[in-house]
Amino acid sequence: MQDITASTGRTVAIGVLSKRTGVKIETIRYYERIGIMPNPPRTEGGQRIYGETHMKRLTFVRRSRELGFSLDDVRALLSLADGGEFTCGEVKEMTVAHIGDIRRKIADLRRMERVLKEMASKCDGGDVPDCPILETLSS
Amino acid sequence: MQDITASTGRTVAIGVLSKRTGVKIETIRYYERIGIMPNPPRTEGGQRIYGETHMKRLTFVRRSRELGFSLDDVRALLSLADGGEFTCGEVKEMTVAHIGDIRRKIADLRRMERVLKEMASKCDGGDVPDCPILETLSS
DNA sequence: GTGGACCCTGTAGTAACTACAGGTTCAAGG
DNA sequence: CCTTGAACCTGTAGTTACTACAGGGTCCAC
Repeated sequence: MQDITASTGRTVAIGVLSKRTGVKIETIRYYERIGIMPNPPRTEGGQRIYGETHMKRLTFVRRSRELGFSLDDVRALLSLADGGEFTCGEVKEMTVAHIGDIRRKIADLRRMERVLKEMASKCDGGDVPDCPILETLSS
Repeated sequence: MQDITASTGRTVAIGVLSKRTGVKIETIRYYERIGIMPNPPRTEGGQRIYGETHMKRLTFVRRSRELGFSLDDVRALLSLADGGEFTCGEVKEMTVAHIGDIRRKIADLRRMERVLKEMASKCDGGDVPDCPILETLSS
């Protein structure tokens, strides 16, 4: 109950939405431009007004992005969630494919790390003009 | 003679350089534009001519990129190597910093993988309209 | 001398934001 | 009611490291 404004505020401006979700203002507007967030209603003066549904959707987007889904993936996940007609299987398929991507990335990075570590270990870091790291990179 | 130039020739056209180094033609021209590769001499007709030094430099760039160095890093490494005045310590410092970056990336990806795996395991992938993955993403 | 492989420049597109510039609106204090 | 300053607006351009054309020109083997 400490966040009365957070749980009961009916409508908020973009700055508040930004702070609550941890998504920057520019990014929110960007999401709107590319169709990931809907066009919100506006005040008479033209400023955006957000409600609970916007909060939920933006949180979904942020969580998905944090887990490494691309915006195209997020779009797909959202339309599955929106549709009501989605099958759990499709969602799982995307997730499993994404896990595969991530594992490939990890494998790539570990390969890099291994080579770099080896290179660095050959180099004592002295003031000499003959560097085993540069030599390795040249070969 | 053309085939000989392909394997041991003194000067080559961009296509040959590309094939020997595994760097695409467009990328080579891009490297030139941003100053990572020098402006090569040209034929009368204006086509680029490359020699051994270009080959070496481009190989260096490719190896560095494969190890995940940014182009800015590559630029720095090249200028250290070019200078002759470099110290081994500077090179090692960059390498160690880069290893740190890579480890952070691996840690991030592993965190993602763990959460995704957990999400996926809660989902039997059936045809039901109630997906634990989407639920997790919303929270 | 010609055909086709190769090369040229310049521009625009990609992902996912981020950073302004230059202007408008809102709400609170006086 | 009026002012002020924070917050908001649109639109554009920059970031990384390429990649993909379009619409031409060059090279050289036959």
